[in-house]
Amino acid sequence: MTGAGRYPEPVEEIQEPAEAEHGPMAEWPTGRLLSTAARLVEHAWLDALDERGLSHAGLIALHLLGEEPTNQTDLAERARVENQTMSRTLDRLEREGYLLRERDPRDRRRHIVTRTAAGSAVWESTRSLESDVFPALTDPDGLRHALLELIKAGTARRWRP
Amino acid sequence: MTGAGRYPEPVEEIQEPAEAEHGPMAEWPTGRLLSTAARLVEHAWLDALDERGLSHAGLIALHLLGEEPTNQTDLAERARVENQTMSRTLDRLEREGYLLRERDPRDRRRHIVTRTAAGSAVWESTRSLESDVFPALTDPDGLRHALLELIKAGTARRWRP
DNA sequence: AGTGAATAGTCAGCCTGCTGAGCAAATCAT
DNA sequence: ATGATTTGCTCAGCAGGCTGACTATTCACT
Repeated sequence: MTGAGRYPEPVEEIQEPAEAEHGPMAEWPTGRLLSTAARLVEHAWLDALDERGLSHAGLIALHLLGEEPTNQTDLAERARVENQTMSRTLDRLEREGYLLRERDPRDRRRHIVTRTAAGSAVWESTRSLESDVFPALTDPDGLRHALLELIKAGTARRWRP
Repeated sequence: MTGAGRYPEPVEEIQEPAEAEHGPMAEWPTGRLLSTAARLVEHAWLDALDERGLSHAGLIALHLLGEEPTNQTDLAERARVENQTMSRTLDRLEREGYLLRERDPRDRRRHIVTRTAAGSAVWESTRSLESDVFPALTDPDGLRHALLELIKAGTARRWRP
């Protein structure tokens, strides 16, 4: 019975119990599971987004930008990425016409980032995607809570005040 | 060009209003939280690993390799990455002296990958790190269960048999 | 003032994901 | 047996993380 198939069955719905059903991954350290799950979920996002000329990173930036123009370092901090990374993400969004960058006249080191109408439109158009993209879980709120705990711990480690 | 900046509505509405403790992230979609948490946890791993000349990806490969030599495609499948990605990860591990690749005489398309003594040693030396690196949570098993559900769903989507 | 430190962004370069292409070996079909 | 397909792996090139190094401003302090 154990022989051939490494994984249980073609999966149409997801509510199986039993860790044994999950194959050898059930013994992976949690950090491994976390990275792997994140990557797989991102694939689903990318599939849904790339016809819109957006990436997951770009979507996060548009989300954080919201209605209120801000500068890049602020966006980077809120996204928990380095500002070099945010800078390049914004390059691409700008190239796609989803935002504008202009120097802040009050502090000429800063770039003020503003969503264009196209940027707001594409962001709105993704609002409904979450439910298509993210699998149904038995305890979604428990997951969210655990992730927030992890982010809090990781942020404290990395951006120690 | 602003074309009457009409912005539909405030963005903040996802069923749960609680979680005020965690700041604005409490309203992020779960996929965003997942990627962010994964990245932050990986930083912690990297800090612990790079003095050993290992990366997180390399560690996963050594883990999956175990005592039993296999070929690259098998490793890639078990890690849920493309084989091009695994190929490069193995390049680096080979360069560091943690594994060997030799052609399989029975099927000369394949490369048989074997952990060296150094590879086994470094892998053993990381076994104790998990607890240092991964933050304590209120419900670690709940998290693991949710991640396994996600991986199962994502795998079914992507590597549908 | 003027010097020196801190801040905002960029550039370069590395790693790890991905896709698309391409080669060589093995397997399948005719 | 030959040709076509599949399989295993690599190369090239992009995105998105990171670090380190550099410029240009601004701030802070004597």
